[in-house]
Amino acid sequence: MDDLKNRILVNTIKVFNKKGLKLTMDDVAEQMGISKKTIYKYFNSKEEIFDQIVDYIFDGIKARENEILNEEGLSIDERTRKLLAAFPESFTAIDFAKLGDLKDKYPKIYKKMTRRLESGWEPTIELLEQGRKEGIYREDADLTIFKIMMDASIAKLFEADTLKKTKIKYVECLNQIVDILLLGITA
Amino acid sequence: MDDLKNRILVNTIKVFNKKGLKLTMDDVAEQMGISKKTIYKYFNSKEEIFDQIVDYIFDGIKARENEILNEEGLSIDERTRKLLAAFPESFTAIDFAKLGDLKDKYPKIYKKMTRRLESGWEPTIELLEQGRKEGIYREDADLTIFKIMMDASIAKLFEADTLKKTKIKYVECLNQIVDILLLGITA
DNA sequence: TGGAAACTAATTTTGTAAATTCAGTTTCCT
DNA sequence: AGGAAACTGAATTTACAAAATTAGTTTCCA
Repeated sequence: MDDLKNRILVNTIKVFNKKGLKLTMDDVAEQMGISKKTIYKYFNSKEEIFDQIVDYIFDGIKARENEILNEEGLSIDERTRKLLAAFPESFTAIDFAKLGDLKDKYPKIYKKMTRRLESGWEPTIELLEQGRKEGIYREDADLTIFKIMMDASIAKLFEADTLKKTKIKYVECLNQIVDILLLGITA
Repeated sequence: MDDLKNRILVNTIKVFNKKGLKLTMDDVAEQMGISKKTIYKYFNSKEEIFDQIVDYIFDGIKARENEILNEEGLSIDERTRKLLAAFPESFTAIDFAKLGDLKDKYPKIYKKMTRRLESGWEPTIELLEQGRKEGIYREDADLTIFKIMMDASIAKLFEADTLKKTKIKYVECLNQIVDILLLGITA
């Protein structure tokens, strides 16, 4: 069964959220109640697992994006709103803040991640630009700035202590952020 | 002349922006063309200099804030806009990103800084709340979220590479950010 | 009074050898 | 086929002493 491969990915994410990058393959094996031997039947190395975790996560986001892009009967604004929320929602499953640690030990994987992080914005930017042409969004609001603000706000939201201070739930915060930003560029 | 004391503060900031926290007192003395002896006539320790730098910067911000608060003939929205921009403008003089390094070596000073960073928001929040009562700003936009977004966006803007990517000048970015955020909570 | 330079005690950095941990493999067993 | 456990070489962490740096003081001199 090849779904064991997926189970390994999912469980590695689980352990990663607890122990961060310093998780060991023994940790993962123990968590799953299988032996390392089995893990190494499906993966050639620890690095390969992390590499595929990145794909696993971003493929999921991509799929969700396409779902939204193909959903019928949505106004541009509704579609943009959903698209903007889709991405951070996917990151509730993995400890986003800890992912930055990849930079030192696995620079290749980190680079892949930032690349996908970047390209993930393309459909949204496209939609925003379409919205501008149709007069929904202001022409004089810079979309790069918009992107910086969205990125920064979400990253801040992921920081351990930020959410605790607000007493608001994560998804609620997310909606507020998207609200403010979209209204902020509305014509 | 007591303005030598101020010159020492200003020049220490200059050296700090170049060399970061690892600046030496010899660096500062050399930069000013005076001897360490003179520096230690005005300050008891290096730590005391950093301590007073924090006060120096934040007193400046406070003064600018009061200026804006006492300025006549401004609408609430204009006043808020100016107030929101005042703070980050003051930080063009010092390398804000490097200030975080204080945390490890001078936790007391770092704490003072975060405290003043926090209390610096009070007049703005007050103004925003007044704006809500007068129906200028939406009641359903959470001001904590607003603050998180402003903080995060500015911090991101200070990051070394962010500005380079945009090709827009710092002050221009700042205005865009304030624009989007304020319009985003406008009723 | 204040600069230049030397001085000291404390701190920080550097080098490195020993100890530990861990990725990946192998053996043995069911 | 796959679990339990032992194994190995490489990498990482720890410990600590030697070396270098630097805060703050002192001396001498203009």
